[in-house]
Amino acid sequence: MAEAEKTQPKFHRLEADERREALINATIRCLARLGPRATSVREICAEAGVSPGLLRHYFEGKDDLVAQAYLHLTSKLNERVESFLLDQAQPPESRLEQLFLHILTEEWVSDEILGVWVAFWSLQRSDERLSNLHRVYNREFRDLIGKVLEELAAEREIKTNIRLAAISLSSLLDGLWLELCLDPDGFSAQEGIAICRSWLDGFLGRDVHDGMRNAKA
Amino acid sequence: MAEAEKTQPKFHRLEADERREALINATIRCLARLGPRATSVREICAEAGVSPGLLRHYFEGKDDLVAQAYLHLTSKLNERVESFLLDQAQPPESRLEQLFLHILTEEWVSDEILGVWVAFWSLQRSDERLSNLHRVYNREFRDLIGKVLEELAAEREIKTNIRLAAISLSSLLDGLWLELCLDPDGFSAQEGIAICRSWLDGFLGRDVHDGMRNAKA
DNA sequence: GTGTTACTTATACGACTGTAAAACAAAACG
DNA sequence: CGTTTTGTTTTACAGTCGTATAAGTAACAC
Repeated sequence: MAEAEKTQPKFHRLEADERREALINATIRCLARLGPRATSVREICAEAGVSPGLLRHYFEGKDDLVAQAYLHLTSKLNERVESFLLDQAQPPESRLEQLFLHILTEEWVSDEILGVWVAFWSLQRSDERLSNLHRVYNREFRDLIGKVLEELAAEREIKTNIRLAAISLSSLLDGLWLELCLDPDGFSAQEGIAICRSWLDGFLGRDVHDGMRNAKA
Repeated sequence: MAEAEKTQPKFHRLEADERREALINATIRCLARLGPRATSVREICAEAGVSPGLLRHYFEGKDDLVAQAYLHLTSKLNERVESFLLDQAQPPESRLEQLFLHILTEEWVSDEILGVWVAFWSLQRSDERLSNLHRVYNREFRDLIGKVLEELAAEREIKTNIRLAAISLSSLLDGLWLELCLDPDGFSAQEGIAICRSWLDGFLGRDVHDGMRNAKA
């Protein structure tokens, strides 16, 4: 019990925004490491290095925290997607190429993202506000894709149903992303990207099979 | 306390298979109605009309029961899909049409299926056997699609990568199904089917946009 | 140095969790 | 009818859950 040791503070305070973000990141890590079931209030707070009671000072409860984690990640995704999808400096086709790479590459195909998504889907049914949250994010994403497709269709004088085309591409991306997360050995990210390119070939009136034939695993 | 009432038995016995299936169906209903979190052992057994202890006489535990429910549904799906996807009496194209209808229609787009799927995905990370289960089912489904596409490619002399094409179509179906479950007002089942038809148009070398333009909501 | 603020911890509570094991009762067999 | 078998219930337990509340203490103002 030397007095020198007593000078170390038992905890240090953080600003509200910092603490909130720390708890959100801890939640994401816990969901990735333990899954939705074992991610308890105590586990999250231990991961964040704080005591269990603190969670309720910054969030309505555990479910709210999970929802905020989902919101945090979707916002980040949509921001980044928007930043290079609406970048007029590049041709639309290579902007979409960047999108494919971003969604089907390790950064986004991860236990962290899948964990939060599955946990959110579990909660979505119970709470109508969460359904709205998902709807808003999802349509935002779809509309971003729609805008690029519209540019593309306009400059090449393609007559189509932009809304359905956007739904098609976003669903294809979602499906590829999910299958890649659930079974990483089913196909490679490169093959997923080749599939997306092929979709784009069809949209632009090119042969759908040209790019598929010599896609590397 | 009339003696006549005492003649009613307090419970009736079932054969092992029947009781197992009753518990599986109860699990599916609970997951649909309450979500994965609130679906407890007691809730499942109450739904099945039996006492809580009975679950452990037929299953290793709650998680095992959920996995069996997933297995039950995936087997049913793949059986039905196989029955009309490999039906040589019909042309390949209309067999695929049936597939689109089956996957994107109310029977398969339901809280019951989504509930079991999300619950299973939550468990998948923890248990490697469950990952294998998912892989087997998923590749079975993909291979079935691949066989039809192969027939189609052969008879029309289309040179392509069948494996990637099958991954593409199955991912598109998965994505459309999931988005339809999570946000039923985002687009209609008819629009989803139109999107799948358009994919098939591309595969067959036809114009991708023809069918999209006048798809009804 | 003292007082105030509010962020953080510590502790506790009631409810619910999944599971184990013993008691029971219905059906099958003798 | 008596006995055995076994599907089913009942009860109990140890553990964990999310949350509420009070005590504590670091940081800031003065």
